[in-house]
Amino acid sequence: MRQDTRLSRLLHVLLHMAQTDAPMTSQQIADMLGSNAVVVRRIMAGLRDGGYVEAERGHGGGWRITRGTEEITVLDVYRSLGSPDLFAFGFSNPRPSCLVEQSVNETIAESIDTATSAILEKFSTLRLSQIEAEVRERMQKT
Amino acid sequence: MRQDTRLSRLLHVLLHMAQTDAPMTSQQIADMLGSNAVVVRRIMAGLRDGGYVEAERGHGGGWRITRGTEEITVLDVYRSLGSPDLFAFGFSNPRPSCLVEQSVNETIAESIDTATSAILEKFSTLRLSQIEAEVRERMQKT
DNA sequence: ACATCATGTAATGCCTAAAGTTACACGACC
DNA sequence: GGTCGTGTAACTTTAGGCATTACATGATGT
Repeated sequence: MRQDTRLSRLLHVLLHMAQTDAPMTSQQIADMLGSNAVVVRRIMAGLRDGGYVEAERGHGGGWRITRGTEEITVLDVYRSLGSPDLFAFGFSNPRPSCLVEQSVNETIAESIDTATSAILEKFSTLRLSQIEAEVRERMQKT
Repeated sequence: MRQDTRLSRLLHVLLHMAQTDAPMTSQQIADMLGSNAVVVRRIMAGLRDGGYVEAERGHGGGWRITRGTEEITVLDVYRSLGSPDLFAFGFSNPRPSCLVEQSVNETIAESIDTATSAILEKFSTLRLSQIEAEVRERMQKT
């Protein structure tokens, strides 16, 4: 399977929205991402429901970020996507009768749980403002 | 995408093979996994090439483990699958011109790299014998 | 009013990789 | 030589992200 790129796309979009007061249309965002306006609306829906962005219709409408970049963590964005699976691997049978398979499952589950906790912990400390700061550094190097 | 269950399946199979001297046929393994003999041969190919198992043809043939369970780590098994992607998420554009996207990519990549190192490190310390020991504990509880 | 612009959403098809299936070649043992 | 097993290639199925089309809804401008 291909990889899920929604998280990085949302972060990308949010940071651009934070750089301007004017609302951005789904089409503008789609052009930015090399994607499609409908896809944009789909992945933005969770952010809207979470109150991180607002969408206005009609002339001059579009998407606007409603919080400061220091108020939004990567975890917030991840959750607004519905907390999709982080890992590409797992076990097939969730409740096996075979004892061996049970142990294997537990071993795998432990590794996944530990890694998941670590990543989500990291996501919870990562704020959009930090990525913003890194962008500024990157601009100075140019 | 659905999840990749090959790693847990291989571990399951290897532990069963370690419990008997008689070779196991692909069909027997497939029945055990609720899968297909051809699929079994496919996922076992890497283990065979890595020298962890041997396959014999004809009457009385089948698969046999060629190493002790304390000599095989989960990392060995993972590698014999060709080290498939561990994570279900990533970024779409590997070399974006947009500075914001570059920073987002780096942020995501850092998280993935850190977590990957941690998991592979964990895999390298996990030996089949340890899972075996846990199976024995599980049997006593029954 | 009404045309235009924008979001909201359903429905459909595309793409990719694991998994399942079919078919057949090769080799070993009875 | 028949049977049992692995080794592979080729095709189908499946699931989810992604792209596209179509249409409804609402807000703005003339």
